[in-house]
Amino acid sequence: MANDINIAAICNCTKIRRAQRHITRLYDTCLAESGAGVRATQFAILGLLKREGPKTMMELANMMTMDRATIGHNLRPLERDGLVRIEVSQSDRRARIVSVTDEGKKRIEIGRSGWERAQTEFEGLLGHEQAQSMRNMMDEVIGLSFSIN
Amino acid sequence: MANDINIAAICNCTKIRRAQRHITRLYDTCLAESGAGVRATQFAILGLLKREGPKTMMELANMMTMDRATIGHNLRPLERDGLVRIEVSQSDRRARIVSVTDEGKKRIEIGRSGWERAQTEFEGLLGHEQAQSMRNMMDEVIGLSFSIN
DNA sequence: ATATTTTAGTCTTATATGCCCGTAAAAGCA
DNA sequence: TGCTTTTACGGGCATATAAGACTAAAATAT
Repeated sequence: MANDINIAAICNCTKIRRAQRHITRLYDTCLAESGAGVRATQFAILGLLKREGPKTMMELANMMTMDRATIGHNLRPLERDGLVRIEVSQSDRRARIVSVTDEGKKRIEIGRSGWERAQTEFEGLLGHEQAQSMRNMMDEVIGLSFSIN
Repeated sequence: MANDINIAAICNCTKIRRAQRHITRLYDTCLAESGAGVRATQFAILGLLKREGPKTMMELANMMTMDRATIGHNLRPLERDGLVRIEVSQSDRRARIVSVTDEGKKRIEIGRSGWERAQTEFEGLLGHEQAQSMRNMMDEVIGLSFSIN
């Protein structure tokens, strides 16, 4: 059966997914405690829009390494709660321009303390250099151009 | 505003989530091409059950670094398709014993080629040593005991 | 200028993830 | 023994993720 190899132990996908779940629970918990009312991904999207300015959905999807449909779904609760604004682009009526609202910016500030607590907790346990090393490695992974797709 | 720091660039959670999405797309695509009819997480659960034998949901949740409710949700499609069996434990009627069926084992074999293609593609681009290093780092992350929760 | 192709986003469907609450059973305690 | 607490799951809810089909609009080709 050649089933001696322990796939779970060497599968890069399984490993990173497990680690991602663990980290996300930490950040989501801290963000929830801060009272920002946003999850990790939402916090990331809002922060990106605040820093980089309005972006189309495609641009957001690329910047977040996310499917365009996923961005659309993720934006819906944010739009419903008034944290982002979505408008038809004037220069290309197919595109939608997404921008963070004042309320969205407020939420970022509220959530920042929670994010910092999670970030501090994580790096305190793993070590700053190890964390930096991990982020660099993640950047490399994100940059890989797979032959499929 | 102290908004000069680029949260997206230093947030460990955002980075690992982005990388996870990228990797998962590769593995899911290859698994789909193999015709196994299972996704990355399902493949991991089936493989774990095949290798380690029947497990309770709690055990599965711990081994997968997953919420126990999540395991329950993830098992539903597998049970529906006859890839796993879920029975009440005789020694503890609260617990459910999950085991992989013959059909489930068959799916693993079918999917193995897809998994290997993804694994080869990933490690070919990132490098075997880098991949090993990444998995070790993920193991460290998984092992962290956060003070919250 | 018209026809074709490509691109941006939506809608549907399905899995993935985890919280909270409730139920039932086991474990611990008085 | 009987009461309380803990534990294992299920149900409901909400967000997260992406493939596939579809629509509309822009870009390109003829």
